[in-house]
Amino acid sequence: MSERYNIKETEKKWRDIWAERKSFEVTEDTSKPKSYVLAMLPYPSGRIHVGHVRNYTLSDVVARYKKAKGFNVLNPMGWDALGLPAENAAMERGTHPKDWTYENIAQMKAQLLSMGLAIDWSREVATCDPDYYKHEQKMFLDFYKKGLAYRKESVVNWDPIDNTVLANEQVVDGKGWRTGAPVERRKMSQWFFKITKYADELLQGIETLDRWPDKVRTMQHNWIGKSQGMNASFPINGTDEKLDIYTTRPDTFYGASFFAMAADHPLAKKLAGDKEGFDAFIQECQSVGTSEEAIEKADKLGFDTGYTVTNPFTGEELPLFVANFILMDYGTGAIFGCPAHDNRDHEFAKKYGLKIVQVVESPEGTPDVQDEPYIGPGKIINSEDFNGMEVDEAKAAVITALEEKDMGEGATVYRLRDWGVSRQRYWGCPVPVVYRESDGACIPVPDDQLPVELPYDINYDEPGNPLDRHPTWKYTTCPETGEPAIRETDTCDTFFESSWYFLRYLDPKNEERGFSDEKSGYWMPVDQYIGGVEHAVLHLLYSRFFTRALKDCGYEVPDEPFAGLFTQGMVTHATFEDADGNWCFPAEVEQRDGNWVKISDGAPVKQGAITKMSKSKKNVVDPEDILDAYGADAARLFILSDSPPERDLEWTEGGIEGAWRFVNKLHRSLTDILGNLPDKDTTQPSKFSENAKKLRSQTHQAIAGVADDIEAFHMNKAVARIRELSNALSGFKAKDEADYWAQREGYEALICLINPVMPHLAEELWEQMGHDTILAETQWPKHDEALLANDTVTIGVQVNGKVRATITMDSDASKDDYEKVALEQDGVQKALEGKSVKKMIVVPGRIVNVVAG
RNA sequence: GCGGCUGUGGCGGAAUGGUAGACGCUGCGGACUUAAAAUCCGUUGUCCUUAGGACGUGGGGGUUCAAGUCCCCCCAGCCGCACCA
Repeated sequence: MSERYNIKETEKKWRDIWAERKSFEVTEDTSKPKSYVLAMLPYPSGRIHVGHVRNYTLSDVVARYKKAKGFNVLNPMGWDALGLPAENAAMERGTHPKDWTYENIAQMKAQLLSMGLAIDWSREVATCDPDYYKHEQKMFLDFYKKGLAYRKESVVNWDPIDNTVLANEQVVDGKGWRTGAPVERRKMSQWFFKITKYADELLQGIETLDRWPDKVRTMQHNWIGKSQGMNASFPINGTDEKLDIYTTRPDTFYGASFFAMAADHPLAKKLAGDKEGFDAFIQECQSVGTSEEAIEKADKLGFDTGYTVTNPFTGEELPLFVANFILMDYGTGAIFGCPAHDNRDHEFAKKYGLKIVQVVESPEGTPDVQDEPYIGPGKIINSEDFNGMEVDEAKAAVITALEEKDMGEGATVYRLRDWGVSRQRYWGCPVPVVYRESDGACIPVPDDQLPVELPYDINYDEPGNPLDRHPTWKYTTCPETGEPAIRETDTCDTFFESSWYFLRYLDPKNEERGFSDEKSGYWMPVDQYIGGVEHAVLHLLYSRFFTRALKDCGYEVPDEPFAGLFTQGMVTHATFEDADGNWCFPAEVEQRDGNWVKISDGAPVKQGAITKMSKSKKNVVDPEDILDAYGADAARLFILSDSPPERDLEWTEGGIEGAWRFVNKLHRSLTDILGNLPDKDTTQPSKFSENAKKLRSQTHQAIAGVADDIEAFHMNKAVARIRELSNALSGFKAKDEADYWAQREGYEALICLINPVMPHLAEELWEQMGHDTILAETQWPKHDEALLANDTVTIGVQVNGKVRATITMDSDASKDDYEKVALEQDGVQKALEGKSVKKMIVVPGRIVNVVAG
């Protein structure tokens, strides 16, 4: 009997050895191909959750595999350490954001270490460290000097609970993404990054990202939202004003029946401000709210200004409305409406009794546009000179016609807005500028005075920004004139830090610059980025903007920071609810006689929906408990088993136990027969039994197959193959020396294959096999092509497409052999009774199909 | 509403157009044990009484010697966007 595998001791032993040997610390090495494997950096909340475990297990498998394949692998880790939760904790518990953050980092790091990750910890960064944000402030100023960062007065989304400004992207259904509070609109002076300058580049760049999920590419594509149309400008009759409109359907001018502008359009108040009912109308527009349902249900509302605009083509005077469905911040904030060919315009026209004139004919007959608008392609009608043209042709012709009259021009509009980065918060990177008191000039803080460091002595006695009401911090002098000046008290959106952290990892100790061109040139781009799909738009788009902006500021970086992206699925768990409707933690319940009950008092609980783990529903498991009870290898194995990584993973107690059993079984099955196996460098026998040949074939198929699976991110299939090989090896009955040799070969391969998944167990078994090398520093086994093919193949024989027999053939059998053997089968003969063979389909190694009738 | 993804046993999931259900979980039977746990062996898509057969990849059509896989139509679920002119 072998000794039971002591998971805890053994796992710790190997982690210590890796750390001592600095197995995962890397430097630039041009003799090897490089591979930059990156997991999205965590926010230091204090405890890792199962989503982290999944994320870092995946990146670790890739990192360890790539290293074994001879790559110089960089796999770093750090902390996205600035942001609101630290301030919320400070307010709730009286701690300091900095202390709270660093304590959390220490705790989480200990948890991550116990996962046994192949991380180069010497490159660890925390974004709240002044040595980190110092370089970020330099970048901010580089952007400022290039015109890529600017200040403007703008209406912002104000979160009344967090007392801060939110980016458009942080507003979900009209509510703050974190607090869920309805967002208010306020006007403030704000800092922006000019991401729109790169709108087209960012859009085109998506095409080159062929190792990104299509889903993410589509989302970014839609987010940028390029549309091509035209701007046109027409006089408003009876005034000196002109109405600027944007349209993507200049081909439908002849079908126009009204003009309309946004409620907050400057001309709206100017032209109609004193009209009766206007104020009430504006109020109604604003009260509709921005929630999903409100928008869905909101009626199209319009207010007739009483003015008209003349249709330049028909000469018709059309009414000018203020309408609630026109957005001020898209295009020009005004449109012309063609009810026959636009859903919204149609609804509006129906409501206000405006005429509906069809100007595009559907190729499949003429639909009745009075009932429903027609949006598709077709030929232009009712449009004089443009009749008979296709839609696209007519668009171009109308643009040309209006350009000739000097009334408009072709225009491209993007949905993407500039990135507002100002936050009225303490725990963020200070914007490194001062405002001179004498003239209000905005003066950048000189490089040699960076970083502008956050003061430690702050308090949360009052709402608002502690920086703003700090007694001394913001009072300074102008670096140019020495006059009194006030510091900017806004700090940056924390997406700023995460937009370049992958560059800081490359050169984390560099005091002069954020990173050197040389290191960036060697390591970039990231070869494999792994993280949650929730960052599909924001973080990934900002990072793509950042590399382009940095490049324009003279840094050496590729346009695209992430060559490969993988987005993992969520981790879900069953929910449990007691009779009183209270949620229960999975650890509080157990199954007795098929029913779920509370462990404490046996009270029945109901198993509910399987949903994403969330604290509110208590359907969470604590990774620390799991790692403690089952060990890192079992946790990693379970995470990778069964579910494909891009799909949701259901965490089950049975599943983790199954993984744990496999870890123990592997250890046991090898240690039980270890004494029988030949020593490690025993020469290969010249002859093998049929059984040994088969085993060797399985071994080499597994070596090749697991590698393919990992490269394709089919981790669940890799695990299945590993289990198959393991089953074959433990079930193998060795009868002679050659058999044992083959069995040893198989086990050695198996150990190498499990290494990316269960590195501690792999090292332990490797050592027990007599090796004095470290598996973390050992190359992936080479498979023998000649052994991949089996000597024989077993295939099905079909009669008219239905399987009637299976036959086993030599793998070099001829088509004639196949036909002959196939027809001899009883099942085939029986199926052929009363029929004659019309045709034989023979695909050697695949199938025989007898066509009979 | 628009766009995308997914649909296979009791469950998670495998299947370059070629033996559907690999691998695992669960269940059932057995061995070991005073007993249990652990472990090991067998079995586990559905239906028909068995030898054996029939049916089976959300539903309906089609292409093909052969369809889970390709094409068309429909249904359901999930995700993203949300009046973007």
